[in-house]
Order: sequence, then C-alpha cells, then structure tokens
Amino acid sequence: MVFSPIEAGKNQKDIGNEVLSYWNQQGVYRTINDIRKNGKDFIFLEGPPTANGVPHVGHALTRAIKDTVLRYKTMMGYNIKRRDAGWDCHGLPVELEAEKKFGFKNKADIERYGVDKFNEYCRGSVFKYVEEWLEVDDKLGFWIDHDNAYVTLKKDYMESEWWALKSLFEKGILYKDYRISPYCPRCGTTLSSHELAQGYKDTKDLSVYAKFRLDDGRFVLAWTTTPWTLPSNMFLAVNENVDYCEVSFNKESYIVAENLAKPIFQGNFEIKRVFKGKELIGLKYTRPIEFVELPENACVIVHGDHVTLGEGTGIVHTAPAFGSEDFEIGKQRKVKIINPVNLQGKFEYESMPWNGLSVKDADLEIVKFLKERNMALKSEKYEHSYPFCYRCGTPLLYYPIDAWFLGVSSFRKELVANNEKINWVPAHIKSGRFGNFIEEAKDWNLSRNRYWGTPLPVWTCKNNHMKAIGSVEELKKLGVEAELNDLHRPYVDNVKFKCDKCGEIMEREPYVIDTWFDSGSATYAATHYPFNGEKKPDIPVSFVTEGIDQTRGWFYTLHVISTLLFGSNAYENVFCAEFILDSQGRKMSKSKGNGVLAKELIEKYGPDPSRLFFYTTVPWKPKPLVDKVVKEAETKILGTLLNIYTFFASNANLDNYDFKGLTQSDNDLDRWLVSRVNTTIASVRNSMDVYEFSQAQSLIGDLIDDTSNFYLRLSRRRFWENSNGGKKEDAYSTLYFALESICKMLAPIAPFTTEFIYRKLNPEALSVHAELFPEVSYSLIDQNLENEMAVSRKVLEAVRRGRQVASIKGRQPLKEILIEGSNVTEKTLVPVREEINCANIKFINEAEKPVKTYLRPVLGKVAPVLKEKMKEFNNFIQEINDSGEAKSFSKGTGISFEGYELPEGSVEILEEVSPNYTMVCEETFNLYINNELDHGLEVQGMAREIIRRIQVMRKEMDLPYDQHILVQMDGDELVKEAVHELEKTIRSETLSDKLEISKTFRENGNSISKNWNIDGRELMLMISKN
RNA sequence: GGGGUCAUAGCUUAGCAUGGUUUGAGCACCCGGCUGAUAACCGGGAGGUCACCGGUUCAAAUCCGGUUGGCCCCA
Repeated sequence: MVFSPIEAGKNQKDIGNEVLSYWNQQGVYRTINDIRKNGKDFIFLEGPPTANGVPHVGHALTRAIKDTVLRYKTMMGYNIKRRDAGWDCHGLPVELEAEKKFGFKNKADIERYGVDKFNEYCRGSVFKYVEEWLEVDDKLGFWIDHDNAYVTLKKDYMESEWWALKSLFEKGILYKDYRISPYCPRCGTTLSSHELAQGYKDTKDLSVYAKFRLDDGRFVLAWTTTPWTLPSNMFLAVNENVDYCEVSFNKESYIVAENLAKPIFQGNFEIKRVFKGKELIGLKYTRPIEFVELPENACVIVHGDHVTLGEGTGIVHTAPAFGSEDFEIGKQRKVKIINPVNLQGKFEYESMPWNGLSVKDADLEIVKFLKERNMALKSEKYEHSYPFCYRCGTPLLYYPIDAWFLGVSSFRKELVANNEKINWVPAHIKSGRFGNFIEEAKDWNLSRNRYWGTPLPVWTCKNNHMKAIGSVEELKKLGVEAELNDLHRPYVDNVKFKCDKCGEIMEREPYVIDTWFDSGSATYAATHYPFNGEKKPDIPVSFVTEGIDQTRGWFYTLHVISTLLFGSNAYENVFCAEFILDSQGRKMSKSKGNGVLAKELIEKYGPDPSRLFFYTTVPWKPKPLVDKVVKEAETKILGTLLNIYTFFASNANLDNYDFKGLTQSDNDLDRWLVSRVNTTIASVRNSMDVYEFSQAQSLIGDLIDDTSNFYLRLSRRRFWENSNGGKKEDAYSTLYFALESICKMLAPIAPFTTEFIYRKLNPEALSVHAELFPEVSYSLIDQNLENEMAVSRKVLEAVRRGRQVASIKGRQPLKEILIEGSNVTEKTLVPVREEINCANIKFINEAEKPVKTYLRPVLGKVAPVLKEKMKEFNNFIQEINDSGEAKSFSKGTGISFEGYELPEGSVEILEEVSPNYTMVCEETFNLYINNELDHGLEVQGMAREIIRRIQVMRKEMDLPYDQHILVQMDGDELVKEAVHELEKTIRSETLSDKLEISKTFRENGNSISKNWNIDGRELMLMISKN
C-alpha cells in the first residue's frame, strides 16, 4: 500500500478542516456511538450555556475538557450516555436584555407592552448566537449531540421541574415566608444568595454616627452606612460581653465600645467609666428621627451576637424592616414591622419629609436633617463593598417581602455527606470553597416577581389553602379548560380552579422561579423524568465540568436539588477549570477589550493547538494566553509527530512496506522504543483516569521527542540501507507501532491531527476514535533496557561535550576514546556508536586513566621540618614526578626522605589529565577523548564533509531521495585524497554514479554548483541529475 | 473581616504528599555542533536570596508557624 504523503505547507487549520469534513460526511460520530452501545455507561451532563452571548476562550477550554474526557472514555470502551447539548433559557439577564431593547424602565412598561409579547421576544433572543456555539463546537471537535439538546424553556423540561417542585412542596421543603430578602427595586424582584454574590462592588456611601438619647440625657452612638434606614430604627443592639465606655466629648456624654472610642472621637475626649455591655441592656432611648409610628416594645437596647468591634461604634442600629438580623430581633420581641419604603424603593409615608424620594437619594437629606438638629456626631464618605443587582447594577435593598424558599439549610448534613461521595478536581475545592459553602447553606430564595421563567406551580385561594401542581395532566384532571401548550406566563396565569378544601377559586402564585433551578434540574428534567417512564433518574451522573465560577453556581444547584429531591449526589466526578487570562496575565473583560473569542482562538491556531494549549499547564490554574506557548505546543508535539510520519511514509513507500503486526526485533533501539511506548501507555492511562490531562500530554510529548530525536536519529540509516532484509522490516514495524500508539494515546487531546495520521497509517479504518485505548503489553517492557539506553545517551552526550572542548566537530572521526566506569559496556555503545563516530573505543580501569599523577609538597607542613633541605626535597619530588612513580603513592601514607619520616599529609597527590586527552566527567563514568588526529582520520573527516555538502546541494535542488546524480569537483590535496581513498563511500552515500575531479565544470542545464570553505580549505562542487 | 489558592531564571513552569549531592526543563539571548524528515535537534554559556521571617532536623524549595504580595470566593 501507499502511505499518502502530507502536502507541503499544510497547516493545523487545514488539517482541522480536512478531518472535520471527513467526520461530517461519514457521520463518524454516530457510528462510533453505535459501536459502543453495549459498553458500560459513562453518564455525561452538559452544563447549559445561554446562547444570547458568544462563546469565548473560557468556553472553549471547558468544552475541550469535556470532549477529551468523552473521547477517552469512548476509547476505554464506555457507552457515553447523555452526550447531549443543553441550553439555559430563562432568567433575569434575558429579560434585562429585552428591556434594554425595548427601552423599558420598569415592570409596568412590560405589562403595558404585554407579557405574552415580551416573553415571545425573550424566547427568540436566547438563541441569538446559537449558530456561533454550534460552529465553535464543530470546529473545536467537541463531539456533542446538538440534535437532542435539552432546552430549559421546553414544556417537557418545565413539567419535570413542576413535578420536582410539587414533591418538594408536599414534603414541606418548598415554603412561603415573609422575611428580609435582597431586593432589586428596579427589577422589582428578590434575588437568591448566589445571584447576590455576583453583584458585590466596592462603593462609597455616606455613613453617619447618629445620636440616640437615653432617658438620663446621655447619648448612645450608632453608626450606619444606610442612613435611609434610620427613620425605621426600632432597637439598638450591643454585645453584652464587650467593654463599653462613657465618654465626655464637647460637653456631652456618649456611650461607645471602649476599643472604638479613639477612632471615633479622635480629638479631646475623656473616658469616664468602663463597663460591660450587659449594663446597657433593657435601657430605653429616644429615636433621632421620629416620623415613623412607634410600635409597642420598641426603642430598647438589646443584645446581639452579631455585634462586633470591627468598625462603627459597637452599637448597632437595628431596623427590623431592612436587615435580616434586625428582622429576627423584631420577631423575637414581637414588634410590628413598619415599612415606609415601597416596592419601587421610594419612601411612601405621608408624614415624612422624604416622601416620594428614592431611599438612596434620601441618604444625604436624612444626614442633613440629623445635623441640623445636632443628632449626628459626624458623617463621612465610607468605602465598602455592597451588593448591586448583578444585571442592572441598581443597589439592592434588604427588604421585607413574601417569597418562596427551598429549605436548604435544614439539609446541611445531607449536603455534606453527599459531597463526600464526589471526586473533585482539583481536590481542594471539595473541603475548601465548596465544602465551606454547603456547611453554611442558606435557604434558597426561589421566587422571582418576574415574567420570563418557569412559573411557580403553586395555586392559592383566598383562605390561604395551597396546592402544588406537578404535571400538565394534573391540571387537566382539575377540569382546566384552556389547552396548555406553553407553560409560560401569561398563559399559565389564566389557569384557575376550585379549591378542594373550601371551593374558592384558586389562582397561581404570581412568581416565576430562579433560573438556576432550571439548570440545576438538568439531571432529571433534561430527560423528562419521571414522565419518560424510567424508574430512576440518571443520578449521579459520572462527570461534569465547568469553570470554577460554577462551584457555587451550577455545581451547587445540581448538588442541592439532587440532595433534596433524590437524597443523592448529582455527579461523581467534577472538574473545575480556571480562567484563561490575556497575554499579560490580566483577567479578560469586556470593558478592557482584551477578551478573546473561542472562534478567534481556533481560527488563529487551529483546533488541536488550541486544545494542547489548554493542557500546557494544569487547567485548574489561571493561564495566560501567550502566543508563543500555543505555537510551541504545536511545533513540539504536532509538528514533530507529523514529521515522524512524513519520514516513515516517504521511506516506507520507497520500500513498498506494509505493516503486518509488530515484529520481534533483536535490535536494542527497536526493543527500547517498544518498551518506551508501553511504559508511556501505562502512565498515560493512569493520568487520564484521574483527569490529569496535562500530565498525559507531557508524557506523550516526551515519547514523541524520544521517537524523533533519539530513536529515529540513530536508526535513520537502517531505513535507507538497501537489502537489509528482515532487520529493516523490524525498523519499519517498530516505527509504525510507535506512531499508531501515539496517535491513539493523543487522540482524546488532539483529535484532528491524530485522526489525520491514523487514517494515513490505516486507510481502511473508520477513525482513531473508534479504536480502543492502547493496552499495556507488560511483556514488552524491559526496564533494564530503558536504563541502559539512558546510559547510552549519557555517553553520547559526554562525547559531544568533549568534542566541543577539544574543538573537534562531530563529522571528524576520533582517534580514540577511553571510558572508565562499570555501567558502560560494549552493549550500551551499540546504538550510539555511529553517532559517536570513533572506531576505537576502549574500556579502561582506574589505573589506566590517561592522567599524570604528581606530588606537591605541602609547604606549611614540610618546610618547618626540612628547612634548608627544602631545595633538595623539591628535586627529590621532581624526580618522582618525572619518573612516573607518583602513581604508586596513595593517600594516607607518609614519605621518607634522607632519614626524615614525613607524616601523612606532607605531600598532596594530584592528577592532571594528559594533554593529549580531554576528560569528560559523568555521574557514573569518566570519558577521555584523544585530541590527536592523524592524516587518515582527517581524510575520513573530509570525506564526510564532502558527503554533507553534496547532500545539502541535493536538497537545494529538491531532488527525490532516490535520484541518482553526477558530481564534478575540485579542491585542495586533502579533498583529492578523500575522493581518491573513499570514492565508493561518497558515491553510495550520495547516490552519485560518477565522481569526477576537474578544474572546469561542464554545465548540463540541470545542475547547480557551489564553492565551499571547510575550515579554510576550498571545495568546489557541481552536481547534476543523471 | 473570613475561607481558598498561588509565589522557583526575563517569560512559561517541573520538583513539594514520602526532606538527602550543585533546584530541573522549555522559550528568548550568546557561542559551537548535527542534519536525505524536522521552523526540529544536540553541546556549552549566561541567568535563581526557591517571596520574606522564624521553627523542627545532622540536613528544608519540600514539613510546621508567622509575615508580605497576587488571584479567586464569601460577608
């Protein structure tokens, strides 16, 4: 067969496109899926993106990881279940974009426009960029099924959620409560804690130290960054265990925490008395702002555990309407909650001067009001981090309101226990970021007073009876007439039925649910469980991966829902990918304009280099996108691999080679490479099994490097020699085996290039991705041989180093090399002999080292003893040195001289390498290169130079490997001698039919000529085709 | 304020769970070499306070405590 060559100039993008069109035309993905149908299940779950934005490099990263895992598991024989795409469709972000589009300012605008039309727009907008996503998945080689994608806005999906919500409602886990929630006055809805988390920003607010008068005229000082809550003050909270003090300042008496007095008063103040907070508890006070009606039991100092001395005064202003701890205190004390702020975030309280003003605007007015009445000690701008609406940017209010909650906090134990069953990569997330979070899980505010979302399926009547509906069928049974093809608002809002308890009309609670519940329901809702007739949902799935930001996002909601609903963990393995940074190591962001789209990356470098880049270092550390790094991954791994193939193919084709299985070679290099391949398979499998793709990539990279730069470099000649019979077959077979194995191992990481090469090696095969991952043949692993080969390499390196020191180039044969060291043997030299280029290698023992041993008197010791005899002693030593007797001295012996017995240490025994040799020291051996060259060696060296120059010129003429040529040449005596003595060698090495020395060259139109200078010697060459 | 994580050459990093010669690579730079595949490769040079301080130990990049700085998350 013919191994098809790789066209010159073909780049990674071309390879990507070529392979892609093969896959798509042949339906390779589907066929492979079918092949694995009977394998053990590996259940995947795609984290659904919202397609109203374009995919960026971070998405490409997680999609590459997903694909690598799925391809690997496929090659391991698994049947990949639920290899389906998914789309997240609902939510505030989508609505907000729609509002912007229409120029809406608030909910009233939406209702005027019509909820049906508004939602219709949302429905369309969430797929705005779906084509871009499909394209990126395709180009990146992410094999995922888009035809069977789950879509959270579909009726089936929502119905499954209804089923879940009903079941949670009936277990009492889903409940309605009036409490303080983060609330966006612009969007008119409450938010959940994970939405809240996304919106914290540093901001400067006006803070004020407000004075609260005790009955005895002293002031208690409380500090707040939300002056607008002061009119609603009902309590002051102190910590009964903290030290407080009474301070005299500006002729007035203040009470603050002792530790904070200094920063508050700064100037002239005097501490009169220090006492425990306990003393303050129960004291009554008068509010500085008294418009809001004063309910019973209010205006009293209470204890609060949350009171700390971090900042402020150690006394916390408490407004039960606007803080959750405040609210709890109000509840305990049975104080009626009075809320002077309406749902638009404006004061709505007639008697108040700020009536109609939005609370943030009222801050300044309220501080002014206090100052004018001398009820504020001071006010200042204060920078702190405060939550804003994560989409529209409005500062959030903590606000008392009805909302529906999932009672997550009472499942903390189960959440923690289920987390124990999960394998996190990297491991520290498990007990760190994620573990900490679930240990303190809060109840999940599920309801949104919005439009575009899955409607909350709970109906109430005016007697407060509640009923949750868990399916469309159920509604039908209740005699609902309207045909419900769409479960969205406003259609579902029209559904009304009679209460089975009191007969009153039941209407739906007007909420939609948090869109995070949608995506977190993917484990069961994507398959329309339980309506799909299956007994069990696919829980836990085998594997999920997303960016690390999903730790408290999707990973969390999956975990919570699965735990609450099924009592199980949602996934067995979870991989957290970090962010890709820009080339400077900065976070990519829209505002900086340094973001890179997935498409841009793939188009610039090609799919495989992009994927390799993701694994150049572990994906769970932030990684800057540096051009050089991507390019290097490409040339080092893919470039070298392609070159190995090119070498193999061009030679195999000349020889008409066909692979018929791995032969049992007796060549050490062959056996070594086969062993190396197998040890690599073993370690790559280990790495891939624990999601260590970077390690796998680096191991495969090393193997590719060894194959190319060690094995091939030293074996090249075997592929060229004519009539080498079985031995040549061994070389081909070994190289083919290595190439094929590398392709399979690398396939999950770089699916295009490996497919490209694999199908050239096996034109009959469907795909490398249809193959099983290589198994380790332990019988072919020869650890001794691998160790020996490491020594061979060391010897070769040592020779190269020595040549450099001795200024003898590699082409020049050496006269002699001496090796001292027991682990270098004749056998270890075999593979590298030719490269060493020395016919005369000897093994020597310690005594045979080409070193001169000589003695040197230690003057400090000898001179004081011998004094005036020193001169004679020096001569004595000199004689010993000259005669070579110094060798017989050994450390630790003394020396006798004219009756003196000089003790140990009187002379140093030194060694000097003989000037004819260059010594190279290695850890386990020493090597001596004879620097001398004789004429014969120089002639041989020159012959090599001539051969080399002819080869360069052949290449310049771009001649085929088997093209025969004619050579005319001229040069100095050495050149002529070389030609004379080694003509046969030169001719056979260069496929020259004729080698002619001539002063003048005859052109024949198809020839090139060149003058060379070789270390000062002239060489004129002309070659032409024959 | 709390939690996580990181800090090794100009850049990207390995080594750290199990302490042990002189912290190892790649890129870039300089010098030399090799080359019927290779923009590849090989040898050498220059470049390190292993962030800082302390402790344990015969011995610390590695273990322990603290500090500083970066990033992420939370309040």
